[in-house]
Amino acid sequence: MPCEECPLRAMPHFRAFEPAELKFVSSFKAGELQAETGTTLLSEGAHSAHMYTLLSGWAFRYKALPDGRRQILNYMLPGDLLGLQGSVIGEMDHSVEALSPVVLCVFQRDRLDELFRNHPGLGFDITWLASREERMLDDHLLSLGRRTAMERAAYLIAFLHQRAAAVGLDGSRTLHIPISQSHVADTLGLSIVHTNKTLRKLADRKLIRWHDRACEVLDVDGLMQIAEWDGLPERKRPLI
Amino acid sequence: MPCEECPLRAMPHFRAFEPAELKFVSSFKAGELQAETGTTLLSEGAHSAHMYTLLSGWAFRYKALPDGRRQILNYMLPGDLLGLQGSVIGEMDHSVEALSPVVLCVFQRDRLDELFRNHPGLGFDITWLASREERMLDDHLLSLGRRTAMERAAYLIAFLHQRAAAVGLDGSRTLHIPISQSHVADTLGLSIVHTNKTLRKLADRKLIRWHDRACEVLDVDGLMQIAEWDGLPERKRPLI
DNA sequence: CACGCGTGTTGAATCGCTTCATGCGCCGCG
DNA sequence: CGCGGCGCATGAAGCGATTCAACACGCGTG
Repeated sequence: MPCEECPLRAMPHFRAFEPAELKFVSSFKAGELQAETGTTLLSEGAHSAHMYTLLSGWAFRYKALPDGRRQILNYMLPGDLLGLQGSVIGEMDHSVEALSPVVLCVFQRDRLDELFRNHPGLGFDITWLASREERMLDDHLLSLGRRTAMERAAYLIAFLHQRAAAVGLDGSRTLHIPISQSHVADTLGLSIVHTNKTLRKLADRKLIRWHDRACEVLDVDGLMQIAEWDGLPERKRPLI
Repeated sequence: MPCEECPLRAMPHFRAFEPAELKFVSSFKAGELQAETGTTLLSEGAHSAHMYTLLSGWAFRYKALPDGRRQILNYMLPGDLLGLQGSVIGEMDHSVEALSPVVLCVFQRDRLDELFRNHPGLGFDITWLASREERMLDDHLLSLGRRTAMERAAYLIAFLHQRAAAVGLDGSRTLHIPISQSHVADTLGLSIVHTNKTLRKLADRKLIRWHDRACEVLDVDGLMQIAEWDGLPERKRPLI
């Protein structure tokens, strides 16, 4: 599918591109790739020749300690760039896994120079996206370091809700986030048992409902209030 | 001081610039700024017209919850960019404070476009630096989420040691990191009391020695071993 | 069809970390 | 000069999170 007809681009959440930029991005695109839930899309230590934009579905990136302890760093939703670190610095220092069936847009890393050279606006956009990621990580750090288990859980779900809503995933009925409780545990830095008990409390308060490998969000405002979180100031963002 | 004579630039840690790039950076520089320990260099919520490169000294950036709980996100050392987020996205979402007397190189944010337009290599460098920051935050998240108090403390000190060594701060004798134990507590997400007891254990094992507002690093390898941390793969990096 | 496996659930014991409290030395300042 | 504040130190009590141990359910598979 050509970029000009990309359904994401039509969404109000993404900023419009100059025709020349759009044309370049379209030529920059080397193909599409589909993957099932659970597929490892990028691996720590790899020198991938590609970077990707997530077209549909959910993914997450994570790191692990030598002894196996795993930490989920962030989640990716449609429009997000995957593997930029690998392209810019040379080697991935985290892995990426699909949380749902995904479709990816494939770019060749060796044409990144060309992008910066001929389309400075797009170069700036990539920096913008990197800064946005940094901002999310800042929020996550604040959460892990200074929030209680309950606040962390509330923050995480409100955060994922907001990001999903921004790309129209909260469609007809309430949003279902495709994660298991062990994903939540590995994101919040908690044990699975305690994560379970904490989510139970949120469910008892009718803020969420838990399904098999899915979290249904019932009351975002309630969650944001518990977490003392205002949400990301989501203005228009670029889409490469 | 003109960039051409910048003592940082002479260090092997930073990559050499093209003459044209260097000339631009020199013109990009709007002045220098000095500040004392404890000065707030940038504030959350501000729309600063500037961004900075740290020329000498130490600083840290942090976020706080409405009720006052504070989380230190990362530390800045000579060569690091401050306030890029504000320049790219428009508003700072964290604050920056000086840990020691600092000297800053001041840049005007409104000339950032020009940088991307006329010097794509520098634009790429800024993205590179943003990716490097992201990578450090990934490591911190792993630490906060999945390491014990002892491992976290060991990681933090080894991390700061490595970064300081990269810019030649481990000079003649052993390195002294200018932080207090409450900085450590706010970085590791621990209480001050428990931070104190943990640092005590590291000191008992002769890995560090604690002074007033300073940590002397005695055995980096021992610290890295405790943290199961391999260090950042520090190749040459750009300096804007 | 029985079995293993992933996912969610729950109780009980234990431990790591927090909170409360107190004390010391040092420094700047009214 | 005495006082308050900051940084470091330490003991004791309490709680929040982990670990251990089971169990239920659905699903794919040998």
